[in-house]
Amino acid sequence: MPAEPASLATPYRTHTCGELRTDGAGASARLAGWVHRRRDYGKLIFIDLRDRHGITQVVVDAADAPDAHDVASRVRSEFVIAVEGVVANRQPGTENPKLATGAVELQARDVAILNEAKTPPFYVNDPDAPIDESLRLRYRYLDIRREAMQRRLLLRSRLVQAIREVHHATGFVEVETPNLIKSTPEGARDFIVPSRLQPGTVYALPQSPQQLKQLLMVAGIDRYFQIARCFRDEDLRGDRQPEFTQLDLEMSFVDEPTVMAFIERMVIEVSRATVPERPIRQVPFPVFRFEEAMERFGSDKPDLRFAMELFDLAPAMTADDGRPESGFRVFDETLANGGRVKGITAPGMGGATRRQIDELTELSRRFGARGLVHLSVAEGELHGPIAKFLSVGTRTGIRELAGAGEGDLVLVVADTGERANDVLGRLRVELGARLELADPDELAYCWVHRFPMYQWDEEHRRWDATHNPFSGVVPEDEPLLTTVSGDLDDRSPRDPAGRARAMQYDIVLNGWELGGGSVRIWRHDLLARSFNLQGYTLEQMRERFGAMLEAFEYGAPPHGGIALGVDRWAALLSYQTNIREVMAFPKTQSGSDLMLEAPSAPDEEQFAELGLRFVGVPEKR
RNA sequence: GGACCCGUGGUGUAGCGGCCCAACAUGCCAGCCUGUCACGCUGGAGAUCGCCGGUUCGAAUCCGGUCGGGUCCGCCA
Repeated sequence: MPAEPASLATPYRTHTCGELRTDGAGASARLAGWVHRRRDYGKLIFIDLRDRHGITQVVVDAADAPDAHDVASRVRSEFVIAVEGVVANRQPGTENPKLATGAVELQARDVAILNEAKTPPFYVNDPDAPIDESLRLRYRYLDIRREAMQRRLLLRSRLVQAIREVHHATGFVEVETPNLIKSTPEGARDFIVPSRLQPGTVYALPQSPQQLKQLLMVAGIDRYFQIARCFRDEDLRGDRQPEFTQLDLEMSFVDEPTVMAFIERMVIEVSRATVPERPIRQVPFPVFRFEEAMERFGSDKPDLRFAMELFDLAPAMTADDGRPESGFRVFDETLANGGRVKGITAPGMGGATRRQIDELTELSRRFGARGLVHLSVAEGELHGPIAKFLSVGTRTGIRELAGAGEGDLVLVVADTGERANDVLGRLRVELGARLELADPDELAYCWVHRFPMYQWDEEHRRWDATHNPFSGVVPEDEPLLTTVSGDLDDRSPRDPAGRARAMQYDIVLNGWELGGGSVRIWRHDLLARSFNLQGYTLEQMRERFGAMLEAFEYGAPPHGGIALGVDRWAALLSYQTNIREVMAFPKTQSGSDLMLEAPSAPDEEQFAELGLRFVGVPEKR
């Protein structure tokens, strides 16, 4: 990363507050910044002067500079002041090793108050003080003055800079795409912007530049990227905001391994440039098929910083003739009905209290399990409420399959395969956190790919794209893009299409989905077939993807790409799990901007001009 | 759409039927102090306990509603 510009001097300052060192001793200097703290000894006043570059101690001595001392005694926290003086080495024994500038101080000759400040509503100068988040959001400009926010926004700036550098160095073209576009079918609700020039019509804000970047591929921009703002009108979470930032990229003439290889190299370079001190757990990144990830980790975004894999207990419960014979009816019936009995081992949790077990059981219920069986290993035997029902063979088998040793706790879920994996996967995350199994510094990237192409939507009797409606199909599965009857409008859950796998890949970091992409359907005929399976009629296809379908008739190159969540990436690189911590001005869970007080009631004139009026709104604020 | 948690001087917390016209820390204001760096010492101001209603002889405290914030499920890539 290049160093900061050599000089940030301005008419108000010769140096920043993080710059002065002993080699400058004896020289005059002028600093400007905010009053971080003031220590008043009557005839002697210390002021810690702060800007985003650091803190420098200013000394104002009434004997040397009576006028400056007079001004300094009126100064308060967060006042903006300028100080002119002499850089001096501190007296031996009074250096402050906590400050980068701690060996020197500025002996003031002149102090000027540039602007006074009200007493702030919370501590700007205490990095550890807990503050209610709504207060921080309301006074975000003060919150951002605080060290932690400065650090995170700086990291984010470095991240975006590194992203741009890698792409520019690799032949990518940065292209901006419009924010006023047409609704695209990506599952989420659109934000709508009414048109004044064409009353009665609306634009949609992009959920992502998906279609536009594919059109850029048709346009011959063979490597495109953009740091793009995206909008989705869905309920918020710690990792979801209504507007967020994606690194969006697309490449032409590529197959799946080629795009993944580029992205992987880019991600590694960007990570190393942004947080060189954090180790990347494994390079090249591990690659899991979707099925495998679900089977082993119960998640399509596994946290690989710790193992604790799921295991299948059926082998310990099956007789030679294939019939289940664990001795515990719930297990046997589940297996007999085609379900799965799977488990996870929590190392060292064998001594868990009743209360802890109850909590885990309650969690499992919330995750959708009917129950949770727990077995602890003590003195070489399995213990637990249902241990007595289990046959000797099953008990031995469980211990082996679970890899459970003395003092471990084995948690078992019997359910459909899908649900058992899901519940255990969530338990794995929960246990990993409770047992602090993950190294917080480590960056564990991995790939998950080969997702099923479609999911059956019983209500609409159609095949929904699991990820992106433009994802391509794995070449050998191409013949599966059809229905039982061969008529694409006569769809059923038994269609071959249900078995088709997509050339879709997600990149995962520490248990979070960082991004997802695919090699696209670039052939016109396949695209039409896929849309058809997704239940779009010809008219709907023309209405919604007219430009794209048409463009694909003019020579679309094979292409693929990805979109990465920049907010999530910046958050994880900053040890945060809440993207609000890396956004300058985020919104609350109910979508409010507490600082600007948005959203707000519309201006009647604006509404009239657009031919709009609220109907059936409960009550205006 | 649903479940749960939180709301008390500027800030962070304590108090959870009467001991509370509310306690502690910090901040704020005033005074003193020439080597501090979370300076120290002395004194002072500052809260109708988010809001509305109910229960009760009595409510910060219990109940209902409402508003705001958060976590999670649904939703969302």
